[in-house]
Amino acid sequence: MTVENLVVDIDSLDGPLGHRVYSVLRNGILDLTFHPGMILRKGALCEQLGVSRSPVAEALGKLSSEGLVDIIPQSATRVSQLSLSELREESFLREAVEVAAVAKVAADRNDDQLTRLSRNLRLQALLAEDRDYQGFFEADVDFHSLIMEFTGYPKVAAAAGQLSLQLRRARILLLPKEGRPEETVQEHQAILDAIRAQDQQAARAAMSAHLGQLITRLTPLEQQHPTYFRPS
Amino acid sequence: MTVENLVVDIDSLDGPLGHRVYSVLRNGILDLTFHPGMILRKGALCEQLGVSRSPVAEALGKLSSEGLVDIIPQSATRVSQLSLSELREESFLREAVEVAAVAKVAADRNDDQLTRLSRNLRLQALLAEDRDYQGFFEADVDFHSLIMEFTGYPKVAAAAGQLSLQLRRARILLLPKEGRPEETVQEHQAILDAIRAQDQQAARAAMSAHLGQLITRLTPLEQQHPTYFRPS
DNA sequence: CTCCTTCAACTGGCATGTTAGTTGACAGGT
DNA sequence: ACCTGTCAACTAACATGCCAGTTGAAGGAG
Repeated sequence: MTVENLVVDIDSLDGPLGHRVYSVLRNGILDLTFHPGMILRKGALCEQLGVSRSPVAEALGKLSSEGLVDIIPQSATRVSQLSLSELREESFLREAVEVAAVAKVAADRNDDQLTRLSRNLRLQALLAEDRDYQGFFEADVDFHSLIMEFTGYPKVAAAAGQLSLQLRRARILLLPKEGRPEETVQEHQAILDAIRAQDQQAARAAMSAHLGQLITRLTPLEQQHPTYFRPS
Repeated sequence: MTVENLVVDIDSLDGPLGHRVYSVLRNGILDLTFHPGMILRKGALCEQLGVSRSPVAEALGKLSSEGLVDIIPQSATRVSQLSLSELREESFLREAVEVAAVAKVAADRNDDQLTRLSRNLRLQALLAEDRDYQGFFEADVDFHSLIMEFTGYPKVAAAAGQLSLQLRRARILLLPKEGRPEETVQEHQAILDAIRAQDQQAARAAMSAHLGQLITRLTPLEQQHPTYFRPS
């Protein structure tokens, strides 16, 4: 395992050094370049990133408070492992926030918002047809972000993302065999229809049903990637 | 302004020094000992707490990522100010989570949980009668914490607290003139009744109505404490 | 009197030396 | 062969020195 590729990134960003290190590590953890359970050696990170221990320590501290790394006092720092119970909690929280968001958007939506959602949905259909799973994944994320953005509460999307960091890592694991983009598009379509009809109840129900799919598909992962999960 | 009183606290806690400093500062900010907008001088904090700059910097970094302090690079660190728009966002998020929680609890509740909620509610009635606003405030917080605890998701209560840190500070401002504990008790009673009846819709509605009260009572604060609010 | 320039003092950010605690392996005894 | 006590190497945590950017006040020009 090497992180030589990250050395390039480090000075292509701006802002305080500590924050750049934080971003690099965070991205690496979220896209599983640093896999769950991996031990992070401060000394090695300093050397490979070409910075001193202060910004690295600061970055690891923030990641720890986000739950992305576990710091064992005086001993070691490791990328936090996944756990089904934690994924279920995050799923619950994410559903709570997104259901509330879609209800508000259904009540307040304007034509421009409908247009942007509709455009994103057509893009999803195209990507699904082309079997471009990576692109589809991003369009999917965008769809949900758009809805939260349309609440008029700028921090809501960020908060929802913060609440479901583990979920985001777990989703990467089932990316290759996505396999059900068509169903996803239909579920998204149902959500958009409810928003267009300004039917709050239907919007809640559609979003809830859609998000409920994820946790069932996540359950088998614990067997498929046992080393990525916290021993229970 | 002095923080001499905190010097006693610092070694009465345990764990890493950085985390102790973090706790002390966090508590001070949340109970408005450090009022919104106040400038925090790293050097002064180090001297008064009797520690070096490393743990203080670490603590301020975490507080910054929580939004409790604003760090102006190369210049100053200040306790973050309140803003009505931010309070509205947090109110929205808090309502989303607590409404989802109460619906789940209404579905799953057992007798022991009903007993504990009922006991807390009787305590609230007593404290309201005695005009013990401080005690009532704590019982109120406990009531909501109990519901979130009963979801079976241990992190939900913590997440909800994390999402509404500004809200928590703002509530302190209207503590002295609480004035409506009786209405609050009745709203709590309605929530408990819905939980007992396992009526999810009623539970959602009761919780939503209850939490909706807060933001209207918060609105006048911007005039009453202009220095605590971000200039808009 | 007002505005601009300059400079000194202060701040946060970073690097690095030092300390204390944990861990795992090795050696010695059972 | 196995258990146990000891020790060496490693880690995170802390202290401190240094630097660069910001700010605000003082002084000079208009």
